[in-house]
Amino acid sequence: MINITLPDGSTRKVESGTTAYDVAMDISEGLARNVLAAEVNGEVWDPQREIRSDASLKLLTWNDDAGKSTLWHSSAHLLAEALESLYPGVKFWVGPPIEHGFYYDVDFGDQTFTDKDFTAVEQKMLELAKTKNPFIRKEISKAEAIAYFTEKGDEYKLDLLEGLEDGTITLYTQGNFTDLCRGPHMPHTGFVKAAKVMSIAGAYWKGDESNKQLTRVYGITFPKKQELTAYLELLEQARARDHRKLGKEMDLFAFSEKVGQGLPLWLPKGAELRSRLEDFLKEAQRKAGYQGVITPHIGNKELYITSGHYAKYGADSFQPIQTPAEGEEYLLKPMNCPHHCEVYKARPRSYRDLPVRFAEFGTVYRYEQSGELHGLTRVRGFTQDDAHIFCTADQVKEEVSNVIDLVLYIFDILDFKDFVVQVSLRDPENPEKYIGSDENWEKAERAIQEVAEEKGLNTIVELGEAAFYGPKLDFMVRDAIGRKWQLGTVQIDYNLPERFELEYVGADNSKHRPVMIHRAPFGSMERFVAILIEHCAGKFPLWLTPEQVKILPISDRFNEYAKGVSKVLENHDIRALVDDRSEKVGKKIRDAELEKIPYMLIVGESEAAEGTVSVRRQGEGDVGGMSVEAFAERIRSEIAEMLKKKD
RNA sequence: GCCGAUGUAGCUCAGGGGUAGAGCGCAUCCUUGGUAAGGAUGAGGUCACGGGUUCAAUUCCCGUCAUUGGCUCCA
Repeated sequence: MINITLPDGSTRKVESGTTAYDVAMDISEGLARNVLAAEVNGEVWDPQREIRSDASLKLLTWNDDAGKSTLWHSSAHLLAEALESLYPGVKFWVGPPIEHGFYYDVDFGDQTFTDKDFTAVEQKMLELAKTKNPFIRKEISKAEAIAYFTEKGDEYKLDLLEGLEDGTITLYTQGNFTDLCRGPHMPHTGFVKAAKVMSIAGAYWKGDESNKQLTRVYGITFPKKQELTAYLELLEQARARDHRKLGKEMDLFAFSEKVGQGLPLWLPKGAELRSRLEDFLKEAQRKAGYQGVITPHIGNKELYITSGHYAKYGADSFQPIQTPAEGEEYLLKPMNCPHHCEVYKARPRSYRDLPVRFAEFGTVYRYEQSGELHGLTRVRGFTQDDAHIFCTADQVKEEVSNVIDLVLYIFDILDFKDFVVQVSLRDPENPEKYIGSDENWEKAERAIQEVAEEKGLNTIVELGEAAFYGPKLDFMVRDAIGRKWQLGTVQIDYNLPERFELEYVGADNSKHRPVMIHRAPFGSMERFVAILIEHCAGKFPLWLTPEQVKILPISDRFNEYAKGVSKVLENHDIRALVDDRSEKVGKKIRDAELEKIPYMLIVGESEAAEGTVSVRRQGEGDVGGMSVEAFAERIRSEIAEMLKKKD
């Protein structure tokens, strides 16, 4: 007999060889029907696998993340089975569960697979699901596995086998499909009640650009039909928030083929919004002791040879601009740091001057791969809310800490709650990708991790994500459809100060090297605005939105009064427009609502007589009448409240 | 950059080997109205661009450009 401990702390004595499914059956048949997997001593197992020693046991269903993953992992096998039956001879690489669903990397050989074939695959999957074929686990020796896949002619699985140790190899079979897999899997295919092939994409074998591309088939499945419907609706709603769609609808920005790929044009409303954000940050930075600087958009090629950027990125950048002078070359600036190093060098610095913080909304140009361009989130010309802090080694931690506070302050004001702080360190396997001494790298990596810890940030550590000159601390935020983007960033750099031979005179009257901190709380104006649009679905906070108020006269007779109201509001720095079209007020309201304008003021006979306005809040409806002055005060205090927060 | 998809009016989209259509928007006129769509009339398109096939191409084929889902990349 063995002891099974359940999550509630209760213990059951059962025969050795009992399965998680048996335990579930013992509790209730209904539960057993829903068990997809089981956590046995912290490891996720097939519910059918026999337990042979004392164990803690947690039964996993669709409501557990691990349960979902199990269903999706098993669904990947189901997809493979469907594909193999519809496209005999296809070969499979790997098919893991992902955040929403799963994929399988497939080599279709000479056969073609397009989005028109999705439905047939979905039907086949459901047909196979209905058979309720069990997933059968089999432990086999490496030699047997090699023999099996050699006979099948599946070089991809053979490649996988090379990396596996004898004694740890398992096969899973459901119906006619057998896969090399460590599992776990759900009991049988019947758990899948709804299946959807979402998309296909090319994916390099083993993620290496020099390898051939396989076809990655993305899918998702659910244990209930209506969950698929709900999921698709959710996706639809997410797409409605897409900044590319809203940016066009709301006249915020545009692109032009003639201007060029990835070069955004800010339209008047977008420019208004952006400059308000810039003013907001400028004010916060002024309080935090930053000084503004302005540097040119180009720099001599030598500048980037000194910085090391030319060697690292020169070939993949916008190519140098020639001048009439023989051999003279300039680069569009791809970053502001080298210019700021030269700002630092413009005069000798004393330790008494440090830290110095040079801030600039610096527009930079990077020749991003064409396939990478994406709305405003990844572009070729963008403006960083950049600053470089030059300080002594002793000041690094405090400066980094202050930068983090600044980022958190901005996120707080804009109500960004769902973010992850990524600590980006070197890839220990590829030291040649980085410049600078190990000693400096270690110092910088330690400092960044210590500050993150002291701040109690919710961090994840990523190896290999560091900049080539130093480690980073990145604030990652998701867009409407769940893709992660880096916004704010703080980077510690011991290398550029070396390369530019930056110095300050210490208290000891000898020369020392400062440390440089790169930082951008928004990251770039383009990406930040994109995420902001998706975050608020286009309903910008009152203080930011390009048009705060729309005045809607009941009829043409009140247009003059409406204009008067608009003048008064203008004097209070409130952005108001009059809708003087010959439309009914219902129509004007509808249009203003759809334009997401926070306040509508309806004015007619009684308002004109009393000098009042009827106030309507976007999304909420009528809030009653008040004097124009009282309304202006309401706006003023609402904005003050928003900007107060942690100030 | 790579694999796939897409490109028709300002926007969202339908159509299809015989040179185009809807809704919204826009313009003009009528209507002057009280909290989410009043009515009429009208203007708008080298069907992304270049080449090929054909008596005839917006439609079929090829190429380019752009957008897009991924992969790779991201100072």
